[in-house]
Amino acid sequence: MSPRKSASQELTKEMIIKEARFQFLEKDFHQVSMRSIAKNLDCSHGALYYHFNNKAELFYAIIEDYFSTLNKLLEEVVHGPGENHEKLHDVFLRFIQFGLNHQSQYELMFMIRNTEVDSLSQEAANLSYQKFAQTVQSLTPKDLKVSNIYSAFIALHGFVAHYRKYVNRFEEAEEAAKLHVEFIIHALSTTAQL
Amino acid sequence: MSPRKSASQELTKEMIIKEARFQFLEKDFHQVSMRSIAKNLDCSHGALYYHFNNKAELFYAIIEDYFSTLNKLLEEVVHGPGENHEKLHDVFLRFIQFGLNHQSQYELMFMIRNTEVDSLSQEAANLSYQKFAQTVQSLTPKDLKVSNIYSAFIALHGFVAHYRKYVNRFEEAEEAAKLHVEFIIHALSTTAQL
DNA sequence: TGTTGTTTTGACCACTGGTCAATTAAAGCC
DNA sequence: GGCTTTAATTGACCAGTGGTCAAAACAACA
Repeated sequence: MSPRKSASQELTKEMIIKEARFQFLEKDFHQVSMRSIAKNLDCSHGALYYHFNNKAELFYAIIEDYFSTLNKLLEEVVHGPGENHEKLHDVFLRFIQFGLNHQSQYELMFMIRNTEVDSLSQEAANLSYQKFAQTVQSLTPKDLKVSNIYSAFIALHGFVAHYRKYVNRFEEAEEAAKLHVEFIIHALSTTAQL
Repeated sequence: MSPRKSASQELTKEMIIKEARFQFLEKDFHQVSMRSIAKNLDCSHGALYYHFNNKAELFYAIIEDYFSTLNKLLEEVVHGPGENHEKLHDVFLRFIQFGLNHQSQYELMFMIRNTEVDSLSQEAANLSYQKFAQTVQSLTPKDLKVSNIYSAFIALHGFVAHYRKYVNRFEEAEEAAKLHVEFIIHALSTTAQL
């Protein structure tokens, strides 16, 4: 009966992303549907497919931002005040904090497998890891083995992947997080130099 | 037209589990549908709901076995030959091996969140972790901090959760796994006693 | 005014988990 | 044997999903 909105209420990529991001705060990838997004934007779900080829593409657009948010977070710590040892502690803790306070985003960034989301997302994740690795090395006096930095990353990832089942916000797991970070840093700081 | 099968081809819980487990080898929880299971069993998908209240219940029935499989695996190592230090190494490696060679099972056992699968599964996971913790302590000369054992577990979990994105079988990640296990054991063996 | 291009609609597809009245086989009983 | 009860199965149905696409309606420009 009434295809096409009047100019004043035309759909934009930004509007869609905004709404998707909003719903994404409370639900995860599988729970946020194209239809629910369309509903809140007062348009048909078909219209979304004019702006994005598929759901994964839409959500990747969101995720991109989050990678740079994470990267900025790490950089902030590095260039901030304090001793290197404490900064390292902080970097680890903030990574966990990010993961637990942006669970559905973290899921898409680091947990969803190849096929489900773009391979672009994979690349972004790799870049993000490299950033992490550089950061860790730059905050450590010794030359760390690459494999040990990787292990540290994986151990952090494990914390997020595990606690997201039980906890909704970082604060609820803060004590455990500190202990875990302590554990990782201890491991790093006592491993043999390259 | 023809409700109820003749006795020879009546459905049993076991048949359903068998088929589900079979499909579960190649696909994950979200990809294996009640209908695809029913199709291969030559019955309607409605019939499955006579034997299981819902999909989660069916898959929990599968997962139960896998928890005991994992537990047995760990026990085997403990009661097997060799030095404690090597056994510990082996336990860690086997945990990873289990995770990467039974990915969809592992997902259900340790990664899917509260609401999606039964809370029964949560309990089973906790029990499994306790078993793990006991095992680790029994293979270690020192009194380990509880939090450190937990960190070790989380670090292992992180490895599985991470590599499952890139790898289909343990063998493809074996070298990396060994390095990671080395890292964890180093951390454990140099932490302060309680 | 007409024509061209862009955006939106809504019907449609094939799928999902789940429900349930109706039907039929088997089992128990006389 | 028949007669009744009970257990299992069907298939239509529901509400939902991601995705497609011809048709319609608006915008912009000639």
